[in-house]
Amino acid sequence: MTGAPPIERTAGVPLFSNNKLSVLRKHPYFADLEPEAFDQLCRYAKHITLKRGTTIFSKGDPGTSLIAVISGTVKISISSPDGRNAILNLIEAGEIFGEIALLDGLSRTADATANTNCELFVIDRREFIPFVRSQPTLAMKFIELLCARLRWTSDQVEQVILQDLPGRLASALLRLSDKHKPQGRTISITQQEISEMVGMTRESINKQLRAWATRGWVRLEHGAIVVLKPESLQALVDAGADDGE
Amino acid sequence: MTGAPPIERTAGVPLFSNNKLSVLRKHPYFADLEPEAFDQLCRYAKHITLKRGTTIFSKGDPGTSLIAVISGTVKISISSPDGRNAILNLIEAGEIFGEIALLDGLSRTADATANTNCELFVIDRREFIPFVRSQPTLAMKFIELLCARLRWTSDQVEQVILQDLPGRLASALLRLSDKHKPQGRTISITQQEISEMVGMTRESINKQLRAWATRGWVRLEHGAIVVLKPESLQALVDAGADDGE
DNA sequence: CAAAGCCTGTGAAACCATTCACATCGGCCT
DNA sequence: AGGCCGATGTGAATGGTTTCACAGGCTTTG
Repeated sequence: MTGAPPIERTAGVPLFSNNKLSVLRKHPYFADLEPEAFDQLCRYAKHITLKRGTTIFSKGDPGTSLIAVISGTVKISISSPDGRNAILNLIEAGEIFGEIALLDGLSRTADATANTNCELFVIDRREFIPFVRSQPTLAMKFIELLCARLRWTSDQVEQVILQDLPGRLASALLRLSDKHKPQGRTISITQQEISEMVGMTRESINKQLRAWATRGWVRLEHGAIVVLKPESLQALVDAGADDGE
Repeated sequence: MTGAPPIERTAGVPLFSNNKLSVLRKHPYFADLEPEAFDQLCRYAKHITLKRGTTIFSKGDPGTSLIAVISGTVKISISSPDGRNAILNLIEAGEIFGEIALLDGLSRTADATANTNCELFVIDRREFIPFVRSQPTLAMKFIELLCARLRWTSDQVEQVILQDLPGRLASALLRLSDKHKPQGRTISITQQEISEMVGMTRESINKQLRAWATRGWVRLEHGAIVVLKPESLQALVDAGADDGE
């Protein structure tokens, strides 16, 4: 079932157009869309490639497009005037983003930047909205997508407000390892990035991870974290504020 | 334009069914729905009344219904095993809630309780989903609703991660006074409730509010807060971490 | 109208995460 | 290989929040 070729993180693999589409086609959001509807959707799309670090859009911009990731990773983040910044989500190959501003026509709610070199499909609002109206199935798909996003975001609020550092970090690791399940339990992410996802400093994160590493709950690699005992982390989250001692 | 009769907080006013419907009818989500579609929607609804404090549903419950508030206020919250709890939203007359579990068929993402005595309309999923599919306009309305919720929730994440106590409190006050705009700048809420919305202790909130009160930015009443200088609060939020001194 | 109960107000001590200041390690580029 | 830069690892001091312990105040209820 997991026969899809692995997409490399630095995504330099040249693919033919059909293969590109297949990345999207396999994703749940589009999988059970009628073939002709999917083709029509693709006809609207522009294909672009970006270097790591490029800004895709910024918070406050008028949002006029939906973007699908063909390869690479896109970082959705926000930043405060005093320099702190927070990662809200990491979008990977096969996923889409920018749907909020696309659907309600208002401004972007966050910044999007290429976290690695990326290939993207961009679909314009003007062509897309009438299309959604004519395709009830697609509208329902977007409703599901929005619901999933809301669950993700609500979860984030819940963790940030209710849990202390260990709890937040544990649940972030669990959510990430869940998302990367096919790749095993190795999460490719820097401690800096995790700290920005969880809203705490890199140093604090490092100390907690190290404490867990000596207990054998995780293994730390360069630019990656391997979750060895998800049950222990889960227990910590369920138990509420407590560092699992 | 604001000719709607004010709904009392403790909502004991008996209303005829037509008036009840008009509360919903006037709300943006239903305002430009065709009359017959709206009537059909109402035919599915069950009318119930609840005493303050009653649980409407709990996190994890199977979610099989959409709920509209006719009068009163409903609290959407979550709680951690160690007793802390967080208020995600307060739903007021004319608004609806419970739409996530309704639309995706999964479990409730939070608890809902009657924050005051309430009158509610409950619409069951079994009857509702086919109805949405047949009404593209309604589907688009729900997409807008979900987008609005996402913006609200993302905003919350942003505030909680990026801002310190004064910043968070200021932006919470601004968001609330925005929502209550027609009632002037008086926000009917206890300090306990606000503290649970921003995720800090009541004591800390009280001290900050008091500091602002002596500066003339807000006025504190029993069970309410009046925002006197929204510009000052806004400036504080924009400036980033700083207590506005 | 008096008691009970929630809401507000406030200070002192304890605690946890941040800040700051380095040291080390690994990769990547030339 | 050498050098550079980003990622990791750690300790001490600082500071903001929580915790805890009360005291009034306003409202509701019997």
